[in-house]
Amino acid sequence: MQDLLTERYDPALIEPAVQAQWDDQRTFAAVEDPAREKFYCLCMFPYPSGRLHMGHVRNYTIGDVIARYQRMLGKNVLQPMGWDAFGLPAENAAIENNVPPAEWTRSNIAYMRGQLQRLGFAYDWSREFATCDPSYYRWEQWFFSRLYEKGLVYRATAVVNWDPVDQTVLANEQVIDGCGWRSGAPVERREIPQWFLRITAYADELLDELDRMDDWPDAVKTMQRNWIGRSEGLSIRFALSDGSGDLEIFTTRPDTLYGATYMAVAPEHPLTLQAAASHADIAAFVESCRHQSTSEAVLEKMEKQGVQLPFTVEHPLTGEALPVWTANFVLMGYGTGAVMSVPAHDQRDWEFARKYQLPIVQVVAPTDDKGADIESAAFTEHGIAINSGSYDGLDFQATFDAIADRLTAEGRAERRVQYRLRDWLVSRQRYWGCPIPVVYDADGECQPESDAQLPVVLPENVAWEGVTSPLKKLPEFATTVLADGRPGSRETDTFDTFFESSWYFSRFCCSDQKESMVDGRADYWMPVDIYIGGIEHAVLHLLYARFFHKAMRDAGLVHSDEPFTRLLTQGMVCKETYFREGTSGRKQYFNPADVDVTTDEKGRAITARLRADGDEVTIGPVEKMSKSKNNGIDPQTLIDRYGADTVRLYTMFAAPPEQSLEWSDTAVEGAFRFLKSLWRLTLRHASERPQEQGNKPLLPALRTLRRHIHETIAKVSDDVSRRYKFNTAIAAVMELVNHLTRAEADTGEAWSVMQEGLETAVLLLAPIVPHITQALWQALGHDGLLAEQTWPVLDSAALDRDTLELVVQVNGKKRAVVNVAPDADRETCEAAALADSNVQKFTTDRVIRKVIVVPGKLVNLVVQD
RNA sequence: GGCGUGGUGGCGGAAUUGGUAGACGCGCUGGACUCAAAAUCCAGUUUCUUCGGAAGUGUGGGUUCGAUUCCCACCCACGCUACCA
Repeated sequence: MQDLLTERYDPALIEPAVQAQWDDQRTFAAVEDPAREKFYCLCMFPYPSGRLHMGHVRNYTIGDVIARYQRMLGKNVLQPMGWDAFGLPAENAAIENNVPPAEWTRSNIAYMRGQLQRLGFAYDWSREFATCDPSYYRWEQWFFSRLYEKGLVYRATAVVNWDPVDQTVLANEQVIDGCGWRSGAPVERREIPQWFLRITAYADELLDELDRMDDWPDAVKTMQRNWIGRSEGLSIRFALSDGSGDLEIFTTRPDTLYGATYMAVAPEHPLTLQAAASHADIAAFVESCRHQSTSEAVLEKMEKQGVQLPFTVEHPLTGEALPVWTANFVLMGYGTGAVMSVPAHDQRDWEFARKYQLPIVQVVAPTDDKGADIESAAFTEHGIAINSGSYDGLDFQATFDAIADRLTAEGRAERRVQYRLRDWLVSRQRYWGCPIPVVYDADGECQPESDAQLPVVLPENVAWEGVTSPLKKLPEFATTVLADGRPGSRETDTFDTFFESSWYFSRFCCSDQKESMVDGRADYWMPVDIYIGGIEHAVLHLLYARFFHKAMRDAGLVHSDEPFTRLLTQGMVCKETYFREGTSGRKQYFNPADVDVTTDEKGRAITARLRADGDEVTIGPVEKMSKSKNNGIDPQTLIDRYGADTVRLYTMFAAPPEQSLEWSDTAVEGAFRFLKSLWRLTLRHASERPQEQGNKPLLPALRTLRRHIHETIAKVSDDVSRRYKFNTAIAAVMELVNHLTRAEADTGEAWSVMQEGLETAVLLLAPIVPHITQALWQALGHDGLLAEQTWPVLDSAALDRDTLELVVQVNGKKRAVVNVAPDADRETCEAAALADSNVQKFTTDRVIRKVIVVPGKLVNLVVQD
């Protein structure tokens, strides 16, 4: 290392040398120690797609900065890394390149692991695993059986996208404009039996706990609340007029019951289907709805349509006969697939009633005197009951309760809580996933595979023909012998990959455990203290993981209610786009690396030309880096050119973690420049070590420099620990380095303050740029690892000032800055302000009506014009 | 439509509890060094200006001695979600 401390900053030599020191000393291996406070820092593990992208770099750098900072505070830190290794892209690669998914995945992991190591992240690699390892997924198979025993697993039919040409089930993202992505054939909807997890059993807890999760972003909590979508209402049975049964509906507005003028049921509702059997027009409508629902784009502007059904129901309060319609806006999947329509107070019902000339009866009046214009739109707010018999004059809650109580007493209704949340469909008709551990006997009766038979191993050396899952064609997998000796067959569906990512954080605590899913080490490390990842996982992954953790808790496996104490959601990494528009209007995008941009004298982009042909390309908006926009910057190229520290520094400096980050190549250059100048400054200083360090009292200039040093410690500590604002932390260190650069180091005392300043800068930057700071730490005369050092301690005495700058305003406008003693009283401040010549220009010959003194900050003189 | 986030120089961003708007960095302009280039260093850089100042944080109001910050109304952008009864 010592021979690397030359005039030239060469990250390509320094970084591997420092990483070798960490590896030799197993610096980041985490060991459970009940005597020490733990800190579990986790980033969402990556899908091994091939190469790291800039989003990964940003995510993992944020996590690494936090983990390394917590280490320096003395905490026992666990920061693991692994691979979310099952998933569709591996199958696609297999089809395209004829490589088995396992092989493709494992070689990607090997490459990406190398990239992560090159970036110098402080991971405990001894805990690494991939979710496609049987030693990992066997335990989720085992846990599936526990959930099955508890009744939290069930089998039911569900609709899938079926490609009639390829004879396979398609994932939603494989359906493009209603057609199969490979075959181009129109996708059909098929109902097949699939496995579900009863997440709805935990709906209330998942919802209620959000109120106590103070360290989660409000945005994410709101999204989860909306997703769970709890609503309280009344389930009411309307009697069919012919006495053949009831039509059950769910409403959150029983207070509008008197305004119900018709009923609307879904096209798939049994009563609709029953009527369709004997009425051609209804059957035709049902058929047209079936086709409409496939394309979501059409749904957006779809007009409300319906057909009247050949029967009526009885209004439970008035006894009036109400017509029943089937309508395309009523969803079979929510509530009972039927609604009571109150056109005066529901916009959809209003539009439908208008179109088909159904009566609109107002039964709620607004509480203010604005009135409600039922002619132009529905009045959907709560108000006072009118036209509602004996309930007139009651407010929303009173009407709700009175009607609910009456109908409940009459046996026509029950209060009910309805969720938008559906049970979690975990079956995937895919090969590259964890086999669902279920076996069937000859009659199709199913049971979970016995624990002794686990894991049900996914065969990895499979011949891939066409596009369908090879599992179904593998007799050695698909056939088996049941526990009682009878012949049986295996489930060939695999788990949704969210299944694996729902508990990997617990497994990291004890990934070498062969006898159980988790052990007592999970009690030491869990819950995760901070979880960092993209906002795109706000609902699905983070909700499934919360549910799974609670299910594991109830099985006695873990002992916390929530898996993630704090959540930090990072913003997207964005970049300008460049494109040309073809004659068909289709855009062809060019990578920023292949485009030259010219600017005017203000630095505004004027034109962009493709380097290959020199012709102009259009400068498009700044968008999230993506394959489709071809605006990705390859991190590896930057690491090769500038080193890991520069890439880490720039990603932390360009924007705060939660905001989107606009990538700028020239600003990366600036980050590199800063590291180079810190390097030069430190080495020059180290070479000037004086014989005598000096112990005279510090001159004012040096006291000021020391104050800057300790102000920086205060600022950076707050930014990193409380605010998670690494951009301003870095800016503060840059400012300190600017001060140090300008300082004269001509005495022993000056050298010592400089030494303190540089040591401080190195320590404060250590979590962000760990390689260069390690080298500089040695240049400053220290042995050993910077990673084992403690965070700098603030010397609050160093913050004391001789004088304070006080801003003087006249009528709120800044007119002067005057110096006063830090403990100056009001009168002194006021006098100093009035004595300033520039202030006097605005105060002479005018009456000072009021003086506001904010101690230590400013004086505002309010004068009469 | 609903929910959420945001709107500040040429650009990324800063201003943490209502108290100096534009920290830090990029870019740009000028200069030094150099045969030259790169690298490096120095100075300047919100706009307008009669060089006194004036205006200025999406728009329009309000509260306040004082508002990027709080309140009301609106506009725009992005994200998620979507006929949820």
